[in-house]
Amino acid sequence: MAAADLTTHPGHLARRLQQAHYLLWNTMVSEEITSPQYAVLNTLVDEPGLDQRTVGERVGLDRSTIAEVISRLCRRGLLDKVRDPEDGRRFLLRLTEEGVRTHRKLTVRTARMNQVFLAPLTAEERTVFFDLIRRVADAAEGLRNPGESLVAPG
Amino acid sequence: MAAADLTTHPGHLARRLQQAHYLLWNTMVSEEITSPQYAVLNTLVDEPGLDQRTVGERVGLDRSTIAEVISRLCRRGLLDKVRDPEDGRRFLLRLTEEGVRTHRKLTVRTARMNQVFLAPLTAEERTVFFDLIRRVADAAEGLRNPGESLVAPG
DNA sequence: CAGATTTAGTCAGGGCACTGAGTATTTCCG
DNA sequence: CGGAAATACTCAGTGCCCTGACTAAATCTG
Repeated sequence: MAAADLTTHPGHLARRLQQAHYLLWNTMVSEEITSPQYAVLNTLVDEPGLDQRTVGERVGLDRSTIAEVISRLCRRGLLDKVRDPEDGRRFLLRLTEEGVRTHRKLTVRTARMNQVFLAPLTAEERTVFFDLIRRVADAAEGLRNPGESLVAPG
Repeated sequence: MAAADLTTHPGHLARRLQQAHYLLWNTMVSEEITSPQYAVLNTLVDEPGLDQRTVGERVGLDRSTIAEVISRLCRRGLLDKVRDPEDGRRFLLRLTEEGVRTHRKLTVRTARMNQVFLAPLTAEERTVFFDLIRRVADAAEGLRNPGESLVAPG
């Protein structure tokens, strides 16, 4: 059997896209704070006091990964983690002063980086780009939680 | 500063897209062989006898990562790795019988998976989807190798 | 109220992805 | 020919990402 053409394989393209982004992030945004870490900071700026699981849900990380990311952010002093007095299973998360400052700084740099990253596309193409990726990703995620937004069966 | 809207951040979308793909791959293609591993098999079907570095270049993996992936494929008996008699630095890579069989099997399943993954898009949208991602990824990779396809400076 | 179930988080294990440092081999050039 | 530079690969270290098995706490139900 002949080899497949990977340039028409969405998985391969997605991986290449993510790697390209990773490298640009490293040079233009931060070598310390990663993109997923920034996503967590960004979520907690908007909604302080969320628990781990919910933050993971917001940024799209599973329980194990979000635990690692949060532990790194705590170690760096960007995040505080305290037991929820009303539910002993949960930890409540909140940015420190330093965490807020870091988020502010990275938000500016990230905007600059996105300009460079998306430079090959026109404004209309960018809209389409976001729309297509979002639709594919949403649909695939939907396959994992069957019946989530459906009426009860039977 | 207000939180940024991550749904317009290409890096965040790329990560979500890749994760969605990862999960679908696991359920529809293989729990043993990963997508990057398949990409390596696919490359060697077409060009047997390539060395590690070149395979890495073809599929978009750096020297360290490709070494790990290849070592796993060897361990599974899908790949043979022998010193190049003409250049003692290189290893020549070649699929085993089993490797060819595995590639054949996964090619069929991957095609099925891609259909499901891309189901939310029309045929024209898929073309645009590939084109936009490829252009962004290519441009970002180009930023790393400045002057690669340029005339010699000054 | 007690036991079953659900939920939040941890831990071990496997794989992907990068950098920086180091080894061995080849090549280039004086 | 012999030393410098380039090349192929390895290794250690960090971080992301998932699953499956586990613990502890809350909730649901008889």
